[in-house]
Amino acid sequence: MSSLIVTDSSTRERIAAVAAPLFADRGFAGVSMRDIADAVGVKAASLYNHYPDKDALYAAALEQVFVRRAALVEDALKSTGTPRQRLQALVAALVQATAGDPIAARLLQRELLDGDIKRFERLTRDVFGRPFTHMTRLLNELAPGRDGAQTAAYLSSLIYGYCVFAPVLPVLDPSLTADTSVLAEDLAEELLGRMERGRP
Amino acid sequence: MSSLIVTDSSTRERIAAVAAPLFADRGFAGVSMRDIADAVGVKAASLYNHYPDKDALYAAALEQVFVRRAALVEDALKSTGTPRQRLQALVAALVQATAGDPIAARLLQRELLDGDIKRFERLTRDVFGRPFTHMTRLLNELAPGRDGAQTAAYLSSLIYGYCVFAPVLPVLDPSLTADTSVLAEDLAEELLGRMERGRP
DNA sequence: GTCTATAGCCGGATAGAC
DNA sequence: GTCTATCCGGCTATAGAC
Repeated sequence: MSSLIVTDSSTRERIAAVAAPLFADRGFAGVSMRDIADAVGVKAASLYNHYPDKDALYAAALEQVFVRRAALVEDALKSTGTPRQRLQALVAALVQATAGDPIAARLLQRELLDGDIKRFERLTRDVFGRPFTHMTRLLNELAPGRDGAQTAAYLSSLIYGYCVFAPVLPVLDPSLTADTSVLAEDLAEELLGRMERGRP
Repeated sequence: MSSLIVTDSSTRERIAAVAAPLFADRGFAGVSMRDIADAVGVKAASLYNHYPDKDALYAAALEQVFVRRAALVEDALKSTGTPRQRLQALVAALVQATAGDPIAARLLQRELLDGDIKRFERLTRDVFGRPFTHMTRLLNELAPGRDGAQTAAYLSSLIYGYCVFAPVLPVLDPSLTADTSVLAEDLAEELLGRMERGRP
């Protein structure tokens, strides 16, 4: 897997990078400016030389994480091959971007709960819109008789929900694991196989 | 739908009932004891006559909401008919308990993010364990060649994920609605129909 | 651009009258 | 069991020296 690491030369970027996992873990209200400053290695007052207030710092951390996530998924949109192969690549990328980046996943969960509508709509359009419409198009190619957008909604919901639930599955049934690697394979085999048989 | 309303005669229960939607909306850290007291119509200090501290009040609110939710789903476990009909009833009840009770859904989301492991494992076993094993058993009856527990995990994840995503779907594609009523029907038609055809 | 110091506010929790 | 009054700590944000 290719990981595009932006050199965080400037202090401003480093602050956001350090703050992101803290916000992901404990939420906006659960992280103080002192906490962030301690993690960065400066005093709290210094943060205000880079961000006007805590909200702006949080927004920057969010932006940084989701731009990174979007770049990961964007690679999968360029994949070639049959529609089925391209859909598989997209699903695998989405699983990886969700299960393999817990910081992004937790920040998304928190935004779904607490984000104001304006910021969230922007996030939805800029970060999740492209892969979603791409998936819709591929599904429409694979199964023209089916509502691609609705199926994409189910598929995305399943990926998201499963990644959120995965850690607690072993508690529900000892035969289940928190592993999400089965997800992409199962989805490819079951759902996509079903698509190709072309039943409406 | 039958709604079992417990007469909240005692002040203690009323406090938890009033606090639950506040915690659901703004989270534990986002709600102060003064906020709750205002909503109840007493002074903050009075709350401490009923609960030793804020954590205990939160736990009581959580308990009340999830016991109510569990009772709703428990009814569906008593349904009779073919395995397919019983699974349909269970799925419909889970959708209703998630989409139709946003307070419980949001509190669950928050527990998945912030709940300490001990409390969450208890919640999982006491509230979600029974419907889950019930679903697993029904799926094993319907499709013996398939891993019932794993399928139940996918099914539960899809229901949860879709209910969480539903409000933002219209932003992703204008043809989609925030309505979750299609979910139970689609699941019944697609997934269960597929089960019965008995492909492993 | 970082520091120390501090203002100003709001939070959980307690004491004690009624 | 509810009230008023209050303690004490942590929070965001600012002022001003270096």
